[in-house]
Amino acid sequence: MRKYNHKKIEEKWQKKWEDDHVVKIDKDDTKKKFYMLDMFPYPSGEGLHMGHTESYTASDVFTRFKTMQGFNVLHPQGFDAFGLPAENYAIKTGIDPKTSTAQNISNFIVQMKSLGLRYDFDEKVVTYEPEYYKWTQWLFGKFFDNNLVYKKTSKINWCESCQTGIANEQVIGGECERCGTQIVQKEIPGWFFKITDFADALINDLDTVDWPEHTKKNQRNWIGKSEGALIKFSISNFQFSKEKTEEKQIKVFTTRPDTLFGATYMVLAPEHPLVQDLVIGLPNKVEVEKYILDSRKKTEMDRIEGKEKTGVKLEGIFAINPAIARSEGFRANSEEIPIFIADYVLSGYGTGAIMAVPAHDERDFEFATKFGVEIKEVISGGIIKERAYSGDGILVNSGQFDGMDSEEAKKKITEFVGGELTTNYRLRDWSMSRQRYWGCPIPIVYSPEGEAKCIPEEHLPWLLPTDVDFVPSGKSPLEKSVEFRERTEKIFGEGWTPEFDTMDTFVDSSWYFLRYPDVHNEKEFCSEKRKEWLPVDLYIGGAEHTYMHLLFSRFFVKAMNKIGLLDFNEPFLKLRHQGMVLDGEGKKMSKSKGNVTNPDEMVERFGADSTRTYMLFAAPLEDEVMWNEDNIVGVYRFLEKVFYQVDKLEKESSKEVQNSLHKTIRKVGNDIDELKYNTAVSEMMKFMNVVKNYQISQEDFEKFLKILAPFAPHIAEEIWESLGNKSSIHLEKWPEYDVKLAKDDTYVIAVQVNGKVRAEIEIGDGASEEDVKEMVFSDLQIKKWIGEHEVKKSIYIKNKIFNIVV
RNA sequence: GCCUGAGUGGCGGAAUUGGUUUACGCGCACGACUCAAAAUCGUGUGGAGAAAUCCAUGUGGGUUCGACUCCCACCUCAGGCACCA
Repeated sequence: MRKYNHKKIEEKWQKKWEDDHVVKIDKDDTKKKFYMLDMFPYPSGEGLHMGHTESYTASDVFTRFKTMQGFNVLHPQGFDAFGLPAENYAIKTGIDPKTSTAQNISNFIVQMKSLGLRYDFDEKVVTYEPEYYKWTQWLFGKFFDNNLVYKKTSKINWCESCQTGIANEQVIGGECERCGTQIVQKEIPGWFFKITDFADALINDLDTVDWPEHTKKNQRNWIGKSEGALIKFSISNFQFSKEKTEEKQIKVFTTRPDTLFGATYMVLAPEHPLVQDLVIGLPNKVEVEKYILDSRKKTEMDRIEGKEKTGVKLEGIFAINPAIARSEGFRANSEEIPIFIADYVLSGYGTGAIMAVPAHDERDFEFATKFGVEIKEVISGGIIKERAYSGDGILVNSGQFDGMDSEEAKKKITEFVGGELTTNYRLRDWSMSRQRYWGCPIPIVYSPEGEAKCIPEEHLPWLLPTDVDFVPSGKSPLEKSVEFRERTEKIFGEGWTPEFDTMDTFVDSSWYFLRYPDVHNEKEFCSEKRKEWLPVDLYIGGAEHTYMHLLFSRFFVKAMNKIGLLDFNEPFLKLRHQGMVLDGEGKKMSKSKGNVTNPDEMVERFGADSTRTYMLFAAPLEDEVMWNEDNIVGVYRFLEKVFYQVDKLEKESSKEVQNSLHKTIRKVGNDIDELKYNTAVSEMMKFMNVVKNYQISQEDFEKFLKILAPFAPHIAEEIWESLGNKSSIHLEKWPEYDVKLAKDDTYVIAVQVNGKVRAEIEIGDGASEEDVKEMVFSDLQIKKWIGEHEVKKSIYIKNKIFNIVV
């Protein structure tokens, strides 16, 4: 008897498939198309991790299944190859990011192949290759021409020493992760995509795609559409500023104009432009300025997490509550309310200023309690002493609006004070400039007068210069390139300078899926003919990309549609997430914890087939998987049983095996379609448990091998060959199941009395309700349970349950 | 603080979407094979109880002939975040 040597088998077939070009597809074939897409990985130095392994296996199984069903399946892979880690690595080691990244990519490819993932790497997309980023730049140009990109300054976390903006994630205890310098908030100029232009479409079109409901919900919340009003508050006693004596106003956005009479103070964000004016001559000027300075050191996350509300009052000046000012019957000067500066108000949302209604907003309530500001109830519903009432209700203490309901009052009060009803979005425009080296150069040059000009197509790709020094030295890396400056002057003339920022890597990944159908096209990002592959039919990837990548990609497609480059509105028709892969104790795998499992090691020990199959068996795709190495042996044993079954084939299959086989074919097909791989695998295990006890023919066994093949492609191929088949099992058609054979002759049904199971009886297929009833009522157990009671009612669910109510 | 999920045996999980809770796998126990061990194969395996039976899907209510599934309130855990006014 031959032994199941997974290593030998897998190496043999991986080589053979490649030599025979089994991985190649004809992109111009006229068969029905199916575009299956994975989120392409960032090629990190650590190699493929278990999360990749799970989602890529899931899509590989789906691809193989769809192919067997007769579809022409495009299932490409590529690399999101620009990014910070490579640059940080370069700073540390002096190794050029391109060299290290290319190295990582080849390692990833080896790993993917060893898992038996069927990708055609001649058709890959690599975002740092000029052949690719030429089109990233070209698209930027199109967006520029169509007014979808603009330049402005914005406040970001800034490291003075690295001369770069950094993400919250890279701020460790207020300091730069790289160099330990204190991070400050700084206004710097940068390029923005007008994603907010599409806010409504980004919400509405979610109704047209098959995505997990929670993902849609999250995106809607992220975009955060809210209806409200813009209301102006005047400032009184504003005599401190000598020159600017004209009337000052503070504009606020509120979703609750109905609570205007309850606004007992105002808050400005520390960055609010008016603050600079107001602070002049203030009695507590020093205190206020110190507060503003302190808040500049806080990252946005610090401001979110700050448990205790902080703030400072602008002594001696007041805002006028316009509603009270215009109403009769309020006590003198009650329209004057204090103004605070507090960092719980963000400059980026609304107008950067709020009217605070402590009686009806939790955060305002907390602040007012701490600073001793008046809390005035204007919506009945009752303030409970410890918290605000933030629901709608009937107005009180609101002059002539008393008795009105919130809904109506929102409009009426806004009108009354001359405000303006508007819609506000939480979503901000997409800041895409990065002061980094290892990214796609922004194809912009500046005239000697400082005017921005987009680089014409003939000069694309606008190459990333190579004569740079990565070590931070108070200058952004691209500024150090002599070639870059010379190139610019040579083409555009003396005094012209290039844009030194590169693009956010999310730009690269916002359109990569549009390139796969036509990766070698030098004339267009994708030909009209190849666009027939688009949009993506099924996209599998982590839920962590809900807000950025998935939203940005949707924006790109909508913008390109508007420009006329695409004729569809949504990039991904169907989306599913894979869960996180945790260690055996349910903890997140991380390098620092030292609990990272490497797929290579699993492949070495148990083989790709077992690793793949177990990965999918361990938990539903969308759930977290606890990677418990003790459990993989179950799958290994199962595959071994299949392997050794070859020696036990008979002329005919028994009835039991036939019945089980056809049920299994049906169930596995349905499960793959719904990406319920865990139950598909268990169904195949059940089948082998039946085979163990009954006889199976070669013909039936081969059918089983075909449904196993997408999961465990190597062992299936090996057995298939050993049975005398000459061509690959992966070119076979998916087997059909026979409805008659899949049907059961008898069913065991539960008999309940008052909903509790008291007996089981076996009935023949097709037994009528009358037959069943007769059997039930003649059952001794049941008779006992009914006893002297009167039978009030009985319920029969066909082939499942008979319930007697007494 | 806000948003989104998830709580079922010793463990990973299943449950035809309102119809027999614990499929499949791991582990464990016993048995067979073996000088022995490993591997393999059988049998058993939610808890309590001698049994009849009772109790079990995070907790407490509710709807229903019947609830892991639907509704309300709460608890715990995980993930995400840009305090969204």
